[in-house]
Amino acid sequence: MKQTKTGRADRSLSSEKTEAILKGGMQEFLAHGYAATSMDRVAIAAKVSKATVYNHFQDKESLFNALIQRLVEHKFSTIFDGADAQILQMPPQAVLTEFANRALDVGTQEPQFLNFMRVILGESGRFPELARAFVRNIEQTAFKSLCQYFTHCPQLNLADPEATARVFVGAIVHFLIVQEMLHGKDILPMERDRLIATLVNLIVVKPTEQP
Amino acid sequence: MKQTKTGRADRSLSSEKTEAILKGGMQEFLAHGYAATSMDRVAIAAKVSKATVYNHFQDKESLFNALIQRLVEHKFSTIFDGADAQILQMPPQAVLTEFANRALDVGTQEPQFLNFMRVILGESGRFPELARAFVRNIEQTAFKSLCQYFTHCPQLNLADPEATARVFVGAIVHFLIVQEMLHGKDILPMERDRLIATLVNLIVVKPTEQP
DNA sequence: GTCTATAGGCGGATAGAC
DNA sequence: GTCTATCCGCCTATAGAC
Repeated sequence: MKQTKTGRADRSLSSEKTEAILKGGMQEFLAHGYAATSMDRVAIAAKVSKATVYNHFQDKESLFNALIQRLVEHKFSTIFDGADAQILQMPPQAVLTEFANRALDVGTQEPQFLNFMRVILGESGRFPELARAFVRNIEQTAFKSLCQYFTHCPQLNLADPEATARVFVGAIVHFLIVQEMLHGKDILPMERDRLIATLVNLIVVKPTEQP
Repeated sequence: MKQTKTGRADRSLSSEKTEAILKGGMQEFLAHGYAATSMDRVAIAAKVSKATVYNHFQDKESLFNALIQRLVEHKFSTIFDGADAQILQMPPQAVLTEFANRALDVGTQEPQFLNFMRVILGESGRFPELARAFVRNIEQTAFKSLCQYFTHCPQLNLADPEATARVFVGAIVHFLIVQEMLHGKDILPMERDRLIATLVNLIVVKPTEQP
């Protein structure tokens, strides 16, 4: 395998250009989706010629796959990650509230994440493997992290921690989708704190009957 | 306004052709999304010439808007609707279970609904008004219906019925998105009944402390 | 109102100079 | 490896016959 200027052996072509193309591709694909993005505009955004793009990636589909794969595995992989060890020492109510708040801060922390999710959802028919990669790296991360907490936290005696984790993540992600992605804020107004408080209460308040 | 063969005065051109074009457009747009759909293929699917398509709709965007608007307002508007009056007499546990099951039956009842939702989500950046129409006609329908039940059902003494309804709908819709739209069944297996039972239990089992 | 035929442009992808 | 220039097909949209 060829060696490049930057000394990295894991790519056979100039890493700088590859990075520029991926960055330009991210800008264009996340803004317009797969079909509405042209390789001309990717090249312009990357400040290289179109031929250079095709020197680094076999075709449009390859570039898209490589780009989304990288976003799924690196840039956004920890976006729904659990809280720090420090926070985990607090009472469950606080831990879960913090977890939910972190997840919903995504809009401000990673401004491109909403577009990223839009593309994943929109292209999940044409690119099922990218959708699965999203589930494995992002949905599953959030889910497993919560699930572990639900299982090991002594105060919470949940009958089904796994299913409860799904409910939790579902409520949060769906809230994000309706309010932000689908522009539903003005139609179905709901303060974030109110949703989180209700969701957390449903889980931490002990039921009277335990079969 | 001109009168057509079918006697309907609400359209100035042949209703039969209009219907055919909308049907063909639905097939193509729901399968491939906005950008990847060509007017040629819409014309072929509708079994008319491309010029006829342009006689009935100003351009591609107009056709797409008209089509989605109709799907949102008619074909899919009641898809997350509440249960019958008969079911509402049953105990809350049964009512909520039935509601959740109906929503998740969508996949089999309206096979195109998943594609429809994919397109709405995928195009919510380029067509924000269609996304809002989806929220108003579909998300809000499910939400209001549940909300009314939560508010008026005497057994359930929920602190915040509105927020609870959001949690409920969110858990169901997100389950649908991950398992079906994102092909997550094999990665994060979870039986539908298990999720529903857990979700319903979180809501109907009375908390010990009521502030 | 509906068709066939076509204009005009932009798309993905490549040839060949350097 | 990167560029400029170009191929060629498919795209949206329209002209004009009937």
